[in-house]
Order: sequence, then C-alpha cells, then structure tokens
Amino acid sequence: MVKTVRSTRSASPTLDDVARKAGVSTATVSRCLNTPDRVVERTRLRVMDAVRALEYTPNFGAKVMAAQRTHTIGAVIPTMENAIFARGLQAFQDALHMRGYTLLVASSSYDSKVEMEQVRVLASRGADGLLLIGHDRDAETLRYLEARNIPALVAWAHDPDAILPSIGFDNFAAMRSLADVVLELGHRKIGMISAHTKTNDRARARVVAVQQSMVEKGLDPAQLTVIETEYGVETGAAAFQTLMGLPNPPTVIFCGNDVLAVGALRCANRLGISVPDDVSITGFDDIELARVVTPELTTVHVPHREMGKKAAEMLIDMVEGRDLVPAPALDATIELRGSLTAVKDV
Amino acid sequence: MVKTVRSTRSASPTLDDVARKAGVSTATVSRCLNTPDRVVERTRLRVMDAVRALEYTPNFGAKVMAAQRTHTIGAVIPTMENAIFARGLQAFQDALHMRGYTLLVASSSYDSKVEMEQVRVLASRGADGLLLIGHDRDAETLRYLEARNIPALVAWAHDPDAILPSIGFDNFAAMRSLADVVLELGHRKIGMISAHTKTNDRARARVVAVQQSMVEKGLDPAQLTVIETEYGVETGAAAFQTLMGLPNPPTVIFCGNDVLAVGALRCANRLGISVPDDVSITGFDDIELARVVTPELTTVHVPHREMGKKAAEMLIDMVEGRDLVPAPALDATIELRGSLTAVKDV
DNA sequence: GGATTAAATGTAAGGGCTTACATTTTGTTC
DNA sequence: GAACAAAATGTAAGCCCTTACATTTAATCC
Repeated sequence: MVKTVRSTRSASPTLDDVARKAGVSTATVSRCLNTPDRVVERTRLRVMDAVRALEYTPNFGAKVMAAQRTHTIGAVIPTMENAIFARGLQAFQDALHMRGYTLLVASSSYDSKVEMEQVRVLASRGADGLLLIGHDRDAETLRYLEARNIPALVAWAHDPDAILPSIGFDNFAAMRSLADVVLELGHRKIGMISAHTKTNDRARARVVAVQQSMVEKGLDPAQLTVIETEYGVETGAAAFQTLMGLPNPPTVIFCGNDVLAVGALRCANRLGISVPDDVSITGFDDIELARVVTPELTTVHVPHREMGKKAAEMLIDMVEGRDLVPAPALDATIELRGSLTAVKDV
Repeated sequence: MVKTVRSTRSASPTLDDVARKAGVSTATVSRCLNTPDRVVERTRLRVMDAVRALEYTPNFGAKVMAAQRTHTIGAVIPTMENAIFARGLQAFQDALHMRGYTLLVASSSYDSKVEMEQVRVLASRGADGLLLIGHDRDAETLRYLEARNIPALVAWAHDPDAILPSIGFDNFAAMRSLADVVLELGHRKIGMISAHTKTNDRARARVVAVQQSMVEKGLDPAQLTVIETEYGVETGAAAFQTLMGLPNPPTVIFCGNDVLAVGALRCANRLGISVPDDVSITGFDDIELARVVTPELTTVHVPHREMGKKAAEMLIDMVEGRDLVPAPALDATIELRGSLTAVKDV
C-alpha cells in the first residue's frame, strides 16, 4: 500500500484531510457541508466530527472556482453618509445575512461614471448580483451587466417599464400628493430646493411632480423657482437664503430631501424668518432629523428599511434563478407636521 | 499542427483565449495584467489589445485560488444606522477603493456573539483583513483571528496596550476634558445617559471619565446617576424623563452620544423644561444632528472620516505585510454650544 | 563579434473544491 | 432470496489563474 508523503505544513486542512480522517471520499464531505440531506446520518456525524476536530474551513477561492458562485451581493450606492441609504443598506445587509449572503459595498458619489467603474469592480470581485440606486445610468453599464449576465436590481425607485427590475416607491406620485396638499392650503408663490437633477431620476421626478400639481391648479409651472444644489445642511441653508432674497419670495419651499429642508429651516432661524408663519418648508424621506428640529418637518415618509429587506429578497431570487414577481410600489406617506401651514391672506 | 477543438460556448474568455489571440503565453498575459513593468511595451500593447477585443475579465475564483488573496477587506460594525459608523465606513471604503481594495460589510448589533459569527463569515468569504469596532470582544474571536492568521484592526478606540492594534481617539480623555469643563461651571448634581456599557468599552470609558472628573473635584462618584439605555432618540427621551423625575434632579446631563442627547433635548422641550436654563445637556460625536437642534448641542467632536481613512491605510499595510507604525491617538475636541451653561445659584 | 549578463518570455505545476457519472449498498417486492 | 429500484457513496475531471523555474532574446563590454 502506497501512501502519499506529505510534508509537514502549517497550512489549513483541506477537504482531502477531512475525507481521510473520516474514512470517506471528498465528494461525501462536500455533500455533508453543502447538501446534508443527501448523506445518511451516520456518515454525516462522522464527517462533521472530523470537520470539527481539524477545524476545517473551506477554501474560499477553490469553492468559488468550482461552484462559480460567491454568495456575495454587491451594492453601489451614492453614499452611506446619507441616512436614507445607510438605513436601507443596513436592512439589506441583515436580510442578505439571513439568507447566507454577504454584502460588498461601493459608492458612486452620485456620478454615473463612477458608478460604472464600481459596477465593474464589484463584478470582478465576483458579486453574484448587484443592487443599484435609481434608473438613471450609463447605457454602457446596462450593456456590461447584460454581457456578463449579472442580475441587477434597482432600489429607491419604482418603474415597472424600466429595463432593470426595481423595488421602491413612486417618487413622482409621492411628491405629487404632498404638492396637492400644499397647494390646497392656498400657496401660490412656490420655491423648491432640489438635489441636482441631471443624473438623479428621483430628484427629477420630485421636481416634475410639483410642477404638475401647479399645472393642475392652473398655475404656470415656469413660475416654480428651483435651486439645485449639493446634498447638505449648509447648501440647503444657502439656497434658502437665495430664495428668500428674491423680489417676490415664496410662501412655501419644497425641499428634495430632509437634509436640505433642515438647512433651510436653520437658515430661517438665523435670519429671524419664522417657519411656518413667514414661510412653510417641506422635506422628503422622513429621517430622524425631521422630527428633531423645531418646528418639526412636514415630509414624505419613505419605508427605507422595508425597501432594503425586499430588495435583498428579490435580488436573491434573481441570483438563484427563481422567477421574479414584479413588486408593487411601496407606500410613501405624507407626514404633516409643524413646518407647513396655510397661507394667511390669499 | 494539432489544434485543440473547442466547443462553441457563451462562457467568458479565459487567459488562454487572450494568450492565443495575442500570440504569447498565459504567463505573459498574467504579467501584463498584474506586473506590467515586467513586460516589454510592444508585447504589452498587443496583449492589452487582445484583452479589450475579447472583453476579458479575470475569473475571480481562479485568481483568488492562485494568488491566495482577494483584495477584499471586511468590516464588522455595530450598525450602519448610527451616523458615526456610516460616516467612518464611507471614508474607509473610499480609501480602500483608492488602493484597489473592496469592502465587505457585516453588522453585529453591538452583540459580541453576533460579532464572532460575522467575523467567521467574512473570514470564510476570503477577507484579507478585518476592521472591528472597540476592544471589547469575545476571547474566542481573538483566538480565531490568530489561528487563521487574519490581520485585524480596531477602530473607534485607542489603546496601545491592547492585543489588536487600534486607530482612534481616547474616549476616556475626551469625555474627561468635557467633564472638567462642565464641573468647572459649577455643576454638582450630575446625571448621565449612556449606551449599555456591558460590551461597549467606548461607552464604559465615557462613564468612568465623568466619575474620575468628579473624584478630582472632591465629589463622590457614586452620586452620579447613570441610566443605560438602547441607542435612539426615543430611548434618550425616556431616560431624560426618568432623570428629571428624581427627587433631586441634576443640573447637567451627560449623554454618551448625540442621539441620546437629542432625545433628551426633545423631551425637555415637550415637558417645558428649558435647556440650558433649567438643565444643561451634552452629547458626544458631533454628528449633523448636534448643530441642527435648538439649542445647539455641546458635544465632543470626533474625526470619524479621518479615522476611517487612517484605518484603511493601516489595515492595508498590515495585510500587505508592511511594518505597522502604531498610530497616535486622534484628537477629539470639545465643541461648546448653547446646550451647556453655568449653574445659576451654587 | 563573442562572452557575459540582464531582461523578456515560456512551460507547466499546483491550488482545493464541486459535480456528472459510475459504482456499491440498502431496501422492496413477490 | 432473486430481481429490481432507490439511495448512498466513490472516482476523477474540470474550474482558470499565478508563479517558480527554464529557456530564449536583447543588451553590454572588450
């Protein structure tokens, strides 16, 4: 009987070592680990004992190579510093973990060129599927995903007609509801502070929603003064100051998100402008910030956590080749709070 | 001349395909991709043309297997919903990306058993190195990292004497400075709202710092009423209410972080308790929230982004086998703002 | 230009797992 | 208990890179 000579090594034990110790073949060990119900219990127990005794851990590279799967999901989000993404991503990761997947994270800084690069990076890192934000994107990115056959899901947006499947709410409809309420309160001089709309379909939808609501009320949407600015409290404040310095300042200012709205609110405080008596302000997202400022912010509540969780489930379904049932839009609800009131004299 | 017959396949091109197309060996192709300066320019250009023409992307599994490296770094943080971690993690990821690494994320929910599990998960996903938060941790986790020889770095804490190297600031010293300032203002009736200290060395250090400061001023540290609670605005509010309902309520309340402090502030507003006239409140972290509430929060500014960036650089140094120069503690600074004032009648 | 050295390139051996297919064992039926 | 089917297990090919070492080509020096 010939025995293979092994040099003494401190390296990790392999499947082979476990198989030898348990007196079975490597195939059986592999099955014990991956499809335990295809192995009879007596054998399985013996193998698992060997696994424990040797403290065996599968070699990641070998596993990926043989299985052509990493059980890793990538997400390219604009930035984790934005609480809405942090919150959604946390829920996404939790749900992924529950199903045995791990999260690979990259950020695009709201730049579709950067997003393209990050998509490539995550793909080359073996992500089995990708989570992306919003539908605006380089055509090249779509082509790449298609060519490499990598399942991708869009979150924070809902559009059944888009190329990629999506999970989220209808940004347009949500802002439209809020705008309808606001206009019903008699506001006619309207300002808006928005994130840049160039490559951000969510921001764009929100602006258009306000304009549509105005049209419906017989107003000229061209009358809507929109200031586009970077994401941030300070930039929101600066935009507010600009808007209020106009010859005919607005009585209400829609903000594309809560952070901009809080900036506006802060600036109002500093300038001695009363909210909502002198001007109403609304936000979007309903992050923690919205309930903590004075007055509390009227905003649109978005179910970020639910979205993250659903996204994980849908994406895993896609990765594992199950049929995808297109998800309905999630509900975003209007939260009426102190920062909005009716115009005093119409 | 015999040619290997290849079945038509839609699968990705391999190194072999590129080599054949460029008329070189696979070794040369590999070198073009990984160590381009070891290949003469003429050859390199030819190879890169072939790479582009075939849209070749290296197979991740094979690469990991052959190189025994994934260029992936794992981070186990309590939760991304906490802005301080989201911010630090974003900077960490940016710095990682700059150096060609990708971030794998998992969360522990402040539970060291969960942390242990996540460390195993990330290790088995081939993380080349791990970022962990704080020094409190299961001994088993340490043993595991040691056994598998995975470099790990601790962030959000600084302790040159700890087993694992760390990058961060001195939680004790920072809170100590703040407490000294506060006591100097005449406060003698002191309350504190803290995160759970059981498995959170940062929270513990902050509590002890306040107690030490009291001792120094001749006060009995046992007089410090500490309420430990979950992380959150609402829990902070509840704790505040409890503290203010005591027979002899404090004139100042230290909060272990800004979120708890904002909760306290909010509760004060609701109860008609004036801050800082009736009671002073301090926070810790200096997140956006702190400057947005009224009055603005006196807090400790922590350089989260810088910490994230430094952490990435140090960890990559460790992973790539460079000698690690122990980093000095980062500076945390006291931000004196409206929520703190001197006691009126001593 | 030939000897010597350095640079560029080629050859081929792993690396450890999964899984299709082959074989053996166990279970069932009459 | 023979014949057959089903379950359990084994055999070994294949996944596609990196890299040590061998070989070829280019550069340098007298």
